[in-house]
Amino acid sequence: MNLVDLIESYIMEEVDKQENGILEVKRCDLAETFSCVPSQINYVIATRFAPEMGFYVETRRGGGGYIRIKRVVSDKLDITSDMFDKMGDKMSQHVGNMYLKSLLDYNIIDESSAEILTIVMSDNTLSGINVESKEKLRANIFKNVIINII
Amino acid sequence: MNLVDLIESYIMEEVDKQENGILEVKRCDLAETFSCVPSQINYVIATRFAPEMGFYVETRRGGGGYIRIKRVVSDKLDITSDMFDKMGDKMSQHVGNMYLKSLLDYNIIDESSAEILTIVMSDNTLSGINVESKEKLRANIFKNVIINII
DNA sequence: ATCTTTTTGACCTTCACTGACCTTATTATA
DNA sequence: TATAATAAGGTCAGTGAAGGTCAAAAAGAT
Repeated sequence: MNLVDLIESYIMEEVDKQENGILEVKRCDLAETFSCVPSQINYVIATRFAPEMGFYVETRRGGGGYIRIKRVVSDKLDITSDMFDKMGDKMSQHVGNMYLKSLLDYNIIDESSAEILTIVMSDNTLSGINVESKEKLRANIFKNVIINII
Repeated sequence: MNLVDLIESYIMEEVDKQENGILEVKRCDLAETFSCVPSQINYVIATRFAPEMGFYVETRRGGGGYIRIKRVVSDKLDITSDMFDKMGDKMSQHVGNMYLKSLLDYNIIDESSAEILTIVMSDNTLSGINVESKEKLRANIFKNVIINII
């Protein structure tokens, strides 16, 4: 078994132990536990705890820093996960709006959330960034917000 | 929990206890209470009780000196225009969160909008962009959304 | 043999905290 | 009334404690 799999299942278990579904760890502690370099933890999180899998990750640097991993519980997860997978890691404004519309139709998000996201994801708001990064950014914003409000 | 967080919540509570909303303390007393160096108090005030958060801080040196922390109550309409004036074209995550918190406090935006914006403007969500552009982007997002939803 | 995934390490940024040194106001005293 | 002592608070650079990034090396898969 790979290190990445070991760490993955360890984190999974720990998250499930928390009754609020939120695990807070120190990256260096985890790294120490598995005697690996700290950046290995980033790899695990990036590949195994992405919004596509129903997780939301939040971190903080500096003294007292942490990595916080939240398992999302919602009956709408299968719909959004599917959507995220199909979407890939880039998204145009147009496609984004279509996704928003279908989330609205399914009553997965409400009108005011959709409105905010429309503004946030507009080309206009996301100006000053090259197209490539902009599309990635849009997908990223979309996934992270949606996973949190479903 | 960090010392900053402890001191922050202590001050918050004390301010709320005062019926005029004004707390007057001696920096050295506070430092003693938390067994830290006095300049730590300055750090807390600079990072947690800045004008962006809706506080006004006044100090006096010399014998009988003090630090006076006041919660500013201003008109709803003034809040946003003040914010826009002070903001400039760049914004850190920290400052962004402070603005959001104060918009929430004044009921200018609701909880769910604040939550969405917190996620959108987080360093994590806005990953893959260099610091300079990220800060500009954040300011841009903030302005665009706020103008459109209030 | 080539392509993909995992693992590592060097270097970077952010945040919290401290201490030495500076400025200002009050009070005691020559 | 000057002046010295004392009692505040202010500044800023430096240290340490986190986490982030990215590219290269290693290991697996096809």
